[in-house]
Amino acid sequence: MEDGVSAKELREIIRQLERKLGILEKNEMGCCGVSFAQCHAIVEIGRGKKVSLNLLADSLGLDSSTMSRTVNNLVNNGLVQRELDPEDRRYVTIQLTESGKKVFQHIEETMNNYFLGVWERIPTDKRAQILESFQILLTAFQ
Amino acid sequence: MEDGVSAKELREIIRQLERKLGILEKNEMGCCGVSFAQCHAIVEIGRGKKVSLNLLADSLGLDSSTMSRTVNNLVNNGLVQRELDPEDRRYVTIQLTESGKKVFQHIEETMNNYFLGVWERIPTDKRAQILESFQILLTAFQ
DNA sequence: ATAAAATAGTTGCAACACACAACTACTTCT
DNA sequence: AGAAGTAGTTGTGTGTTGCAACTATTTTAT
Repeated sequence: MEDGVSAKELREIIRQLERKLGILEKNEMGCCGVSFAQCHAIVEIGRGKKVSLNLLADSLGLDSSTMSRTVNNLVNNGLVQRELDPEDRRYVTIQLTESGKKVFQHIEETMNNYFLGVWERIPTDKRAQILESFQILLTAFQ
Repeated sequence: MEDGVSAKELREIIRQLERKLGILEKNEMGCCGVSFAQCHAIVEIGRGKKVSLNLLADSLGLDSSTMSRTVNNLVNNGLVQRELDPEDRRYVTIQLTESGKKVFQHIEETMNNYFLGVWERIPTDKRAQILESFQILLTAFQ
């Protein structure tokens, strides 16, 4: 049962990573003045430029009602714009306002900086291996 | 700026992993009949056998007030026992009841099984590398 | 063409998760 | 003995979430 032991090791190490990431996100949050869920939504909207509500909900794994409210808060904060799609008026198109874009860029920058720091703390000869390992693991999660 | 590109790659891949893990946890939850926070607490209590509230709160990165309430719910569900420490009566010792232990074992089993499955889907010659990579990354997060 | 089914989104509801601040009850330090 | 410190609980407010019921619109089937 050697495999069982190693699998537990894998579980444990992922658990530790999860915790670190949790702390990271918690710290991240304070900075941009938006809540956790809002922060995620902004990143997702910013990347897609223009998205519908359900697409957004799917990509974040949330119920569309939850998404609707989160977007609503973002609209109230002036970070996001919601418009009816003239093609099919059931849809709304969601996109960042100017101040939304600023927040988005700020998040992106901070995150990229943070990861650059992490990257630089990884020994040079191990870097490629780490990226490869994550790829493999991702597919193993299927 | 090659490093910047790779660091972004790292960020992206971790993001993807986070999402997978999130989905995993969500599925996990339903099974044991306890909430997300409760599930985490049970695992932590089960591992430590006997812990104080603040220790528990620290290990999960939560405020002690939050922890107090979560434990309270677990006590109400009959999964956890709370006793005054006779040595120092400021402390409470928290431990699993018999049914709590059952839930704990069930969670452990399910998780270990899941990770065994993941482990087996990793090519044999890549396994050691993956564990090593995670270790390195963990320290790089510092 | 029109009624029925499907789809996108919103709102009412109820529960959970969480932190800060103020509190009680103990213990330790001086 | 009194002051300071520590463990835990409770009050309060915010944010997150999903389900179910609803409206508005478009597509499909008769």
